Amino acid sequence: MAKFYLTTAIDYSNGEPHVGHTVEKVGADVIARYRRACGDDVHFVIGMDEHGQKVQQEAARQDVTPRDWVDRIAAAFEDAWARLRISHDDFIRTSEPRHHRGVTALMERIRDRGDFYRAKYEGHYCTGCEAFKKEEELVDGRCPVHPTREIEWTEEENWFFRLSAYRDDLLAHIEAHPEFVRPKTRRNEIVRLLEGGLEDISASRSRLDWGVPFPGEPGHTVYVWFDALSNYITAVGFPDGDEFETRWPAELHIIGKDITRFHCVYWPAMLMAAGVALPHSVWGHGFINIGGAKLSKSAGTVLDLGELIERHGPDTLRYFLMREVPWDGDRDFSSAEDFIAQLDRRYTTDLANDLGNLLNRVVSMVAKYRDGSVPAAAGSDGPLERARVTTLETYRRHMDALELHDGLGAALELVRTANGFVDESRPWALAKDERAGEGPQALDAVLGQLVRALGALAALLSPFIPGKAAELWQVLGGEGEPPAFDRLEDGLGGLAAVRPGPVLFPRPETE
RNA sequence: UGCGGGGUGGAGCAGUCUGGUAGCUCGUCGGGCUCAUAACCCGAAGGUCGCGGGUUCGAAUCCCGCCCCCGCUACCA
Repeated sequence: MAKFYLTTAIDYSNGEPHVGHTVEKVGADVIARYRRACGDDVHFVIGMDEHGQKVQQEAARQDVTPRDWVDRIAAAFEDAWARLRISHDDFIRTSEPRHHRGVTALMERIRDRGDFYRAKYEGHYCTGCEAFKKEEELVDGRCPVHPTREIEWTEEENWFFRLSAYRDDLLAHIEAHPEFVRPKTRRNEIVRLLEGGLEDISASRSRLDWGVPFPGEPGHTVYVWFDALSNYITAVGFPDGDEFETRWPAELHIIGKDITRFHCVYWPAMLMAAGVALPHSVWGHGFINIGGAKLSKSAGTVLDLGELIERHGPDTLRYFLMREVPWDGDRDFSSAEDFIAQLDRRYTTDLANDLGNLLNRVVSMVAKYRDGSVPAAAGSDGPLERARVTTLETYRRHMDALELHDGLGAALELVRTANGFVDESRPWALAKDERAGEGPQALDAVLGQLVRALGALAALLSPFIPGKAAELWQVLGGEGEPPAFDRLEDGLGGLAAVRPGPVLFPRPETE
């Protein structure tokens, strides 16, 4: 059984979860569920990034302690993930003792190997951004983002990390392991960045106390990226847990494309500096845009996550995000209203009209013409059977390559093929022929193929819409969850009598 | 400024690497079917493939130039 340690970026605790956060978690969950169906030993970790000044400030604004604030936000995220059926095995929070312990150990290890040094950092500091600004970034001597605030000339002595020393090793690593940064366009960006040369980065902060204390340097905390990125190893017990030995290195980090730099440059350099193995691969996914821009506050209020989940159920939102947003790129919706219109459209056309109706018509026919069950292997050499086998291959090829939207597309194509097959083979006419004295083989073959195609669809769709896929499987006469891929044929052969029930995806008008 | 991505029928996209009748989903219109959630199936209309030049028998696809949109350009995460 191949191990598969999978992570997502940990979400920053400066606000409530919104639909932008969900693409990444749902996509990662699809991968986790798919790998489990392939028989892998999956360990799936998500979590929260809870340190940093923004968190401290937001807590102060709400007149609560940082601890109370992050607890509240973490609960909101965990609730959202539960409602979306995210199947993570662990939820790491950077304010946890296990994380502090691991970060401390990592920093000590890098320090002992000699890649930290003290240096003075000085420049124009914007208290709004909590960041140093370059001279040329300022407008009229002020930060363009926070023009009402004074810019302060500030100097502080910090610990720095010798990132620049790792440029050649990083380039060599990416060269030797092209799958380290995916998709390809992200890799090109990182290679260009590396070719342009690296500057050293801060490893500590002296003006912030909501964080992990920097070892041996009272008053300093660990710079947030060293803190945040470490979650991937502290979640599996770094430095000394047994789990660390068996789980690490991770197979796959799923992240937003905006933070590939941190995951494909800083993170591997940190690990190299500490003498820890590098993760196998990083995947930078794209984003939902509204009107050509990132999700804004106003769009966020229209696209309330809770309402989106409720609208047609969690599986439908999962389906929509995976179908509509390419896993390797962006998807632009012209407005928040358009987003909802497209969600409704996908629900009605793909799930209700195509898949739900297919199931309904097949189950009705099996019940009506065959009293609920068809002979196990009927029609095993038919055209739909061949389409089913081809679909499974196409699906797995795409899923293995993390082309999730294409994997899903392959499944939906089988739905359309099956609907066409019904019309072409005219089972209602075959039933009439039987009443006129023909043998049962022809109709058995048609219905058998349809039942098995739907059973296969339950398995293929299970990573995307786990709840509805299980219902689908059970309506077809299966028990429990759809089978894993290596047991799919047996599972399909063992389908007993159909169990007609309420429609799987009711059309909104008839709800 | 530099780097990267994009500009294809009403909408959203694929095709560009490996030139050769422009494809898919949705929408619109027409037809078919009756097993089904007024669902399903078939067909049709609709495109100067951002603009200009070039290479070629032939370019959305290759080369040169230009225009527009988006992201990144390094310590917010």
